[in-house]
Order: sequence, then structure tokens, then C-alpha cells
Amino acid sequence: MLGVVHRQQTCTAYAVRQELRKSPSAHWSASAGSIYPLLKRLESGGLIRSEADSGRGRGRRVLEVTAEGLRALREWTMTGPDESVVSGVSDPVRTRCFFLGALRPAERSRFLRDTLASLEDYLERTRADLSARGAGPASFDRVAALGAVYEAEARVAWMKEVRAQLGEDGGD
Amino acid sequence: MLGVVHRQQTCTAYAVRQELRKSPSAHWSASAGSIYPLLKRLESGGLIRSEADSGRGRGRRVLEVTAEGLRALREWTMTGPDESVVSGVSDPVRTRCFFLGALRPAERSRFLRDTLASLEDYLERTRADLSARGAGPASFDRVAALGAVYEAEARVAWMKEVRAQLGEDGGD
DNA sequence: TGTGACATGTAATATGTTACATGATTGA
DNA sequence: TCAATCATGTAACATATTACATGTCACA
Repeated sequence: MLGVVHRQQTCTAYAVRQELRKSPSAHWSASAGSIYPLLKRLESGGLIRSEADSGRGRGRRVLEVTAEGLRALREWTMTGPDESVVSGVSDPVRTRCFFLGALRPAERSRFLRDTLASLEDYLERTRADLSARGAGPASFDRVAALGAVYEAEARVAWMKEVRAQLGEDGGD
Repeated sequence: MLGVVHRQQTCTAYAVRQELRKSPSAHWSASAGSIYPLLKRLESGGLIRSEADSGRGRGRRVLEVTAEGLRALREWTMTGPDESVVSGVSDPVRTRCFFLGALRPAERSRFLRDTLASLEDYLERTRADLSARGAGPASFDRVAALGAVYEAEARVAWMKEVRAQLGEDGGD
């Protein structure tokens, strides 16, 4: 939340939700029931300042990251190289592969075929997201989007290898 | 939980925790405060059956997945190709890259250097995890571990590309 | 006049985290 | 006998999800 508001200089809580929704990853949800309480916490913690934009809508509030908020954002960002952050990745497809032994051969075969197709679709979406950010000079969100493409490519290559190793029939 | 118990045929809740702890990913936490309440929910939902192993320890309980539990496990696993599951990946390092603009050039440079080093360490750990599973015939957990290696390799390659695009100095 | 996007918020419920508490068994 | 490991559990707290509720503004 701090990062998104900071990138836009100033914006509403609603705009933060829309920004998260734009992501090709389903990881970013931000329901109203989470974003408004979070906003309150950040504001009472002095990390965000908000001002009522009267005259517009029911009660439009324009948000801004405070100096202390920027400090907190930087501190959080700098935890990136920490072991727990670097190893904090999760791939729900890979998790399911761990339990493929519980499936019947026909289900397994279907799982592998359908998953490969979905991963290829997802790769296309991440590529489209990267393209949508323009071909200009390297920006921070472009390199982040590039990371999603690299990851999606690796997942497609991995799933092809999985099918090869387990056999097209799914390890029957 | 269903998957881990099923893989071991039968085990204790404590053994499930140890299994999750073994993972090279920090995503799998399973504190006592989450695993025992979860166990109760699964048991009252009829997905897991447990039997007291009297004579051993304070009150050792041996768990087993029921027929209905196996059905639920299969159903969950088969959601793998769903769009929301395939796109459910998250990489906390990539998330931070999105906000690199909030850092000062020197911090950014340090972030990129330290993160690359950490990603290389993590790659080594995933490779060790793969090797530890033996070189025998392809098994489901081996292909899952292979996926972690593919992903880690992609992240290292990506971070090298990021440093090249932003300049060794971090985009100053 | 109504629809869709903008915009904020609450309440019930579910769940996870942290810290604490208990106690048996095994081996040095 | 002491420490580590096995093993289970609770309580306070923080937080997310889902569903609902409200209201404005632009535009067709």
C-alpha cells in the first residue's frame, strides 16, 4: 500500500485497489474489507496522511505517504535480500505436483496437459503486461514485469520437462 | 495437510510440521497454533481420522486421511490448471523491485548486489534439495523439487539482467 | 432515468501468528 | 540428571475474506 501510493505520488484507496487488480498475478487481492482497515492502521501509525477532497463523491480521501512512511517503505524494500524473503516464493502449481501421487493416472495425465496449456496462457499474459509498459528506457516496474516473464518461461519449460519425465500419460 | 499425511500413509501432526519445515521455501510455516486447530477442523469435517497411540508421549495421535479426505485432496489438486491457481505465484523480491524508485541510488545498488548473492545461495539450496531426493526414477516430489530449481535459475538470470539494464550502480 | 464506474465503509466469520504451557522419551 | 527432541495444545492478538450497505458522478 505504501509503495503503490508513493509511486502515484498521491491517490485514493480505491485507486490502490485498481492498481493491484491490474496485476497479472492473482496474489494481489485487496478487498475493501482489507484495504480500508489497513489504511486506518497506517494513518494512525503516521505512515500515511489523508485529506478529504470535499465536493467530490461521498467522501473522497486523497492519500499521501509521510516522511516516516517513506522511511518504512525503504526499510521494507531493503529486506529483499533477506533469506526469508528470497525463499518466500510460492507456486501453487508446484505444490500440487508434490501430491500427484494421490491422483489416478488419467487425472494426472489431464492435470499435466491442462496445466501446461494454462501456464502457456499465463506466459502470454505476462508478456502482454511487459509490452504494455512500453519499450522506452528501463524502469523499475518494467524490470519487475520482466521478472514475471522470466518466471513464467521457466514454469512452462519445467512443465514440459515434467511431462517428458513422467511420460505423456502422466506417470502411469 | 491432507497431502502430507496421505504421502506418509499415516503420521502425527508434529511430523507434518517437520515435513513443512524441511522445505527450502519459507512459505511453509505451520506453527502449532495453526496446525492443531486445522487438524480439528479437518477431523470434524470427516477428512481426517485420528487414533490415540497410548503409552507413547503425552498423547500421541496418529492421523490418517479418510476416503472423503482423499476425494477432497484430489479435487483440490485438480484445481491446479485453474487460472487463479496458475497466476497465484508470488515473488516477494519481484514485488520489492516494483518500488525500487523509492530507494536512494546507493541503497538500490546494494539491494541489487545483495539480492543477486542471496538468489544464488537459494539456487544452491534448491539444487541440494533436489539431490537429496536421490537420482532414482522420476518421482512426484522430485519433479516438484526440479520446479523449484528451474524457478531459482530463472530468478538468478533475471536479477543479472536487471543489473545489466539498470547499470551496476543501480540505475543512478 | 438508469447504468456503470468511482468511492468508502462495516460486520460476521475464518484463519494465522506469537508466545506460552505441558509433559514424555532418548541418549550423553 | 540434563538437554534435546518428540509431541500436543491454548490464549491473545492481528489480519484477511465475504457479503453487505451507502452514496456520487458522468453519460447515454
